[in-house]
Amino acid sequence: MELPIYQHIIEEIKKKIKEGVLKPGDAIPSENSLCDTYGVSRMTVRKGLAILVNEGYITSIPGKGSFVNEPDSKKYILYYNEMANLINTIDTTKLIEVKIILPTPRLIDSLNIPQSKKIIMVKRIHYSNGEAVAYDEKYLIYYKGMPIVEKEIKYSTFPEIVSRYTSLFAIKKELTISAQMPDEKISKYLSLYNALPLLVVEQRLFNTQDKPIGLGITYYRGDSCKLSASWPFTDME
Amino acid sequence: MELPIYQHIIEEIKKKIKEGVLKPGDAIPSENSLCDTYGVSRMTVRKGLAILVNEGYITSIPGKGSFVNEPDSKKYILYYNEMANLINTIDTTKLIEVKIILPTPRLIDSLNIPQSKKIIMVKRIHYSNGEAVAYDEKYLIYYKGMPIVEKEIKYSTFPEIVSRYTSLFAIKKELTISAQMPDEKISKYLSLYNALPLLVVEQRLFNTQDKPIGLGITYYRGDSCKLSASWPFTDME
DNA sequence: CAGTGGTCTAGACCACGTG
DNA sequence: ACGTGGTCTAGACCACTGA
Repeated sequence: MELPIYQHIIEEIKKKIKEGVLKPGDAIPSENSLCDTYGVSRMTVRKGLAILVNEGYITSIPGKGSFVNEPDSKKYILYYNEMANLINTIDTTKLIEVKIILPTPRLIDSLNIPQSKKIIMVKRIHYSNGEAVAYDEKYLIYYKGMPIVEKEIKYSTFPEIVSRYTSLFAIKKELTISAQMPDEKISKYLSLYNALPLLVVEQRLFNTQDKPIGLGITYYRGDSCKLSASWPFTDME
Repeated sequence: MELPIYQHIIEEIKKKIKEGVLKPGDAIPSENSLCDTYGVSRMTVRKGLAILVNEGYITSIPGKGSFVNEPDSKKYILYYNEMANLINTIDTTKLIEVKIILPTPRLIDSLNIPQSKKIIMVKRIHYSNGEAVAYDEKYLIYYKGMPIVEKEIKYSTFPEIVSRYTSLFAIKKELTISAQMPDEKISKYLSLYNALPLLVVEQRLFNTQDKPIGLGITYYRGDSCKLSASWPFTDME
């Protein structure tokens, strides 16, 4: 064992939790008693506990102690990349339209903007092995000096487009995933002739003040898109 | 400012990253120089940097320094609860079938088990406001002594069922999300008479040794289920 | 009051990467 | 050889909790 001491401590506690020796709600030994049992200084113990807190295993309460958490069985990490999913990777993209428009009522509502604000609209069709597999529409609030370079827009994901002029760390993102039937327009774009459902991913971007800055909707052929999510996201050895 | 010093340091660095003063790939000042600029001890600086590392803002490389990360624009946190989503909450559940079966070829493949292994199969229909909105099938590898209590199965999510006999911290989970058309059986269960797509969520559970222990497939009416995901997951002030 | 976790210090030694 | 981050110590003071 040449692991750092704190790793050692972490693993022993994790093991007890996973085996059920320590159950949700149980107190784990106090920092000082852990110092004694491992013969280390308090900062070392605390380093280990901090990581367990961070990974969601325990919670520390000042004045009381540290306790095993109720695991949050509802959280998963989702990998979403507009251009690649479990079934397909998009190899070609056709720009149908890039235009500066005034917002439709839906956009005014959805982006929470005045009617006079200009919007960049982008419509694209994505292909995989020569077949149209997705159609997307993006709406981005226009600001003066915003560079709009067709070549850059064409092959970029929504966050990539936005990152041309803002740090991605300053952006919040929300996805909504649903299943829908295609309307006529989308059926045409994707050459769908029989009943084929769509996997629809709606992507909203916000700035640090929670003001909407963009909306993107991507319509995937149901038979050519699967999304995947997993847990846990830490210790994925 | 009565914030801890390390929080102060964190926020100043975060601010610089969000404003673009520090860009991905840039080095942040060394720990010792941060000690000087803030007039604090090294452990305090390190505490702050550790959090920035943890939140994905920076990466520290021994012998070199700490650097601003390329933000991973593909990760989202997905909240998935079989019983509740953006549109509906399931209020009633009907158990159609609970049975111990031998695995079908698909299950043998999917759960990676011998043909002789017994499987618990559960089929349920979920209702919201009196309407059937989802149908699900669950397959769980049976072990001796596993309690099967109908009442407990009826209203439980898949992870909850499993948590009766294993710590949830010892389980890995994977979701696959897709859009499909219902087959006849599901159309009947959900009383679907016109073309309505399904949002299908496949859930796989694994133990700590990455051996599959369960498979669940939930079929939601497309018009009554939306999933949501977001980023970032930390600092959601 | 004693015990808990939260913050912080001023040192130390190590392994690593670069000149 | 020097600077970097990684680990660790042996103290300290604080605010909080519970008996």
